[in-house]
Amino acid sequence: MAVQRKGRGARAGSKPVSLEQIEREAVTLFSAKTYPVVGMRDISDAVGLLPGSLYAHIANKEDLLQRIVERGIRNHLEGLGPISVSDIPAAGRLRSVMRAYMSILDTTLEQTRVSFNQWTYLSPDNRAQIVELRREYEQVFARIVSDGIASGEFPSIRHPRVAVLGTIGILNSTMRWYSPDGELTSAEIGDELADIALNGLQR
Amino acid sequence: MAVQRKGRGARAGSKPVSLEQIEREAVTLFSAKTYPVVGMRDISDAVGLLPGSLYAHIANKEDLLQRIVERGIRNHLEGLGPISVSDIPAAGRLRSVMRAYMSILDTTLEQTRVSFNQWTYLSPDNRAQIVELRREYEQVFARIVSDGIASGEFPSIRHPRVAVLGTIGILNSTMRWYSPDGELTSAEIGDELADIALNGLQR
DNA sequence: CCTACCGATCGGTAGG
DNA sequence: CCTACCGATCGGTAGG
Repeated sequence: MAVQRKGRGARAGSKPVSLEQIEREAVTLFSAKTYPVVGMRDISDAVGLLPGSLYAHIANKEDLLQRIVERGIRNHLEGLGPISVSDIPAAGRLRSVMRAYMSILDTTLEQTRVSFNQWTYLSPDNRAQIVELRREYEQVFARIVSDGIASGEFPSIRHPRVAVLGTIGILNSTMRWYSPDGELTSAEIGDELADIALNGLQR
Repeated sequence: MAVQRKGRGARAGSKPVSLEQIEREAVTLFSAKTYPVVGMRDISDAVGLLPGSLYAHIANKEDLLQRIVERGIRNHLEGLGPISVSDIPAAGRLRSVMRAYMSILDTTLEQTRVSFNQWTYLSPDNRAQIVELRREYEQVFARIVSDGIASGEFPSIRHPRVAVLGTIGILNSTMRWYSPDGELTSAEIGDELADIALNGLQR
């Protein structure tokens, strides 16, 4: 008896759990409830293990967050980085980067939410690595903006850093309300936001 | 002996603590560390009480968050609402609202951070009240955008809701990096962001 | 507003 | 990967 007790543990016959599975469930839970509110027992339940068994796969809870955040930022960095250094005019690069952002968001919504919002829960050592990645990420946009200023494409910018952070900010704000099965596609949203950023509401 | 023990409690001679003081310290702590990570002992330490004594002033931890979030949103609502229904053209109203937002942010930075980001920790009943306030807040921007579309001032908007959420998003993103004693004033940032939103980077 | 305390839950571990 | 368990900390309360 007590063969199954509430779905906890008791994984008779099922294949061994992989680290990737644990990370996937953790992403979902962190995204929905935030890192400090998610217990190791929530994760082990979702994966079908007993709490202590998680430690056969990971070092500790924070290690799990670190992996998730790092991969999440790298996804965006690898998607946007190449575009930002391409040969076309800055305005075109910005539009392309904004579209690409929305496309990546579409396929990695939960991980993006965790990666961009919850790195603050990391302890100093781990956080330092993430801060460096975030710097690189900001550079993607900073390069386009400064190129556009130099080429005369963006003549109205008085404070480049505000333009950079504003552009990143308007993109990041979408992860609060975007849904892959909402009324608008990520491409439509990306284009609309690019229009606003480049031409403004008054056109 | 044990007259003071680490500053906890032992408030010999000091005036009684007020609810407002508790809320102020809680805002600072929630803003810096997030609601679930802040313990009642952190708050009682900051205020100079013993943990249990807090319950002479508040019903429970969540009640404290609820008060803070509600007041924080109302601050913005009362500041922006009147502007949004004024008589001037939509473009001018948008600029004015964006400036006002930055000005309110300047004086209520920590509370804004808590109010706009941490209402998600409220239980369903409390959260429902906040969601209603957030709806009103979104309406402030939705009205300006739809007026501007109707008047022909904002001819390029294909998806009004994206324009509304994008505008709110670019403003809210500033609370992640704005500092009252940074290089740029809130007025400078507000103007720069209004220029981008209205005219775009390409002007 | 303090004293003294409580049940629940947390992340994590030893030993197999 | 489970069994069995641990110390620490959490929000909150009774009684004054």
